[in-house]
Amino acid sequence: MSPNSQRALSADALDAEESRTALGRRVKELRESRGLTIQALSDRSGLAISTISKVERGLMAPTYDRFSGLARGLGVDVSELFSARGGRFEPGTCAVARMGEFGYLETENYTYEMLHPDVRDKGMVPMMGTLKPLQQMHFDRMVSHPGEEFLMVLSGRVIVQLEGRDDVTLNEGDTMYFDSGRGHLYAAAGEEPARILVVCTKLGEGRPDPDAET
Amino acid sequence: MSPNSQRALSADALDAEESRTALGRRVKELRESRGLTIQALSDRSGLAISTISKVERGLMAPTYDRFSGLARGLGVDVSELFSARGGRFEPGTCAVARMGEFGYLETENYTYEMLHPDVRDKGMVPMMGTLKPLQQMHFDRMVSHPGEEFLMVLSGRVIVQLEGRDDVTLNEGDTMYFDSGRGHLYAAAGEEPARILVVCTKLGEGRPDPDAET
DNA sequence: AAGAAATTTTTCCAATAGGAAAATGTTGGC
DNA sequence: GCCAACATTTTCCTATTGGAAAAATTTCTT
Repeated sequence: MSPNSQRALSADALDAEESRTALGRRVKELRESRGLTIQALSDRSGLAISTISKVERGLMAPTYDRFSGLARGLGVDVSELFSARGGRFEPGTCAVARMGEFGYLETENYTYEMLHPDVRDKGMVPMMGTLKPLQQMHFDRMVSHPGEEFLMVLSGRVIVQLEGRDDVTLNEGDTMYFDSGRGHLYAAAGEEPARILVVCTKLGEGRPDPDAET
Repeated sequence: MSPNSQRALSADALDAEESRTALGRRVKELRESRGLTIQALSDRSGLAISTISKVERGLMAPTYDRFSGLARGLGVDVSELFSARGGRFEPGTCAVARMGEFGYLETENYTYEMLHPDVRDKGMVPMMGTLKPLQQMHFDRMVSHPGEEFLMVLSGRVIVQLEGRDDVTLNEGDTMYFDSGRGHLYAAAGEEPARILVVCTKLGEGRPDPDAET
């Protein structure tokens, strides 16, 4: 096709390259911090010397199996290696601000009231929200996040869309419990807005990013 | 030691293959639990359809960059993909409870309606209950169980006794979040009965036992 | 039952991972 | 400076990854 497609690097390609070099920096940093030579790390991890050299300079993306060996050789968990950026699922959907007794979690279509923002590191995250009719909302794609979710309709009627399933309509007092890793979204059924209570399991299940310094 | 190590497949090689197939199982399970087709996952993750197919069947070990895309497409953290952490309620579960369809949990003073008794091994346990006035109840001791508890008053007024604290009175719509390891009791405040929603964290919270599979 | 539509597997091939060994740097001692 | 010992990078090659598209399979319609 287009011969000059060499330099027209796609965004994907750029991302991939950037993430490779980031990985390389991390590996090198970890290795040196442990006072290991590439040789020594080679012995520990089972990877060839040349392979490690290439990985560190971002010239190569290790495969799944090598990757775990590398982590073992460095004495860290795989998530440490993957990691600078933790388990964010939808960048931008998660802004929390204090306001009165509630914090607010704003997403494109919902405004949730965080029920106990002052309690840090809860095992469950309870929220309350008001839903607009489906017609007034616009979704690009469904929301999903690791964990489980409980939903109760406090007033009105709610339509729930679950990826790969038929829509479910819930009436006042009805509840639902599901795997929140599956894409989902809520809206009011009919013309009237609806009010719901949602309880999620804690988001950062595996604790990859301990940013709490206090 | 022996120079002719031609057919002596190393333990490493076997491990690699086994870990690949294990990875494949995990990916497939997660994908199906989310109601995604390979096609859909392909769109989300940016991997080719054929690649995903091969990974799921253990024919291929994805590289670092593909791997992270795959995790993002599935909506899980990379560490989730690396090792099957046991337990979990059935991935992809979705359960709806209509008003009036409950199981019952009878205790001396309460009658709770268990909201999703059919979903086993949940991370949260939601219940609904009706409380009688304090005078009509008789307690030997407070209830306590490891974990956390969320309470919401659906109607009426509720008095909460927490071990080592002053009583708290909650009005309709109020909520409370506390360590359920501390002894606690609920009752209706005043003459009228009250209706509440309670969500507890899973009882056996302690150790999510690691790879219990083998 | 047959055909259509959707989903998964195969096939084929270009691009890349990854190892062995040679080449290149780097740091010492004399 | 020259020479060793060690550390890292390059080279060269084979095995594997990963994508596009065709083939096979399953699922849905009529």
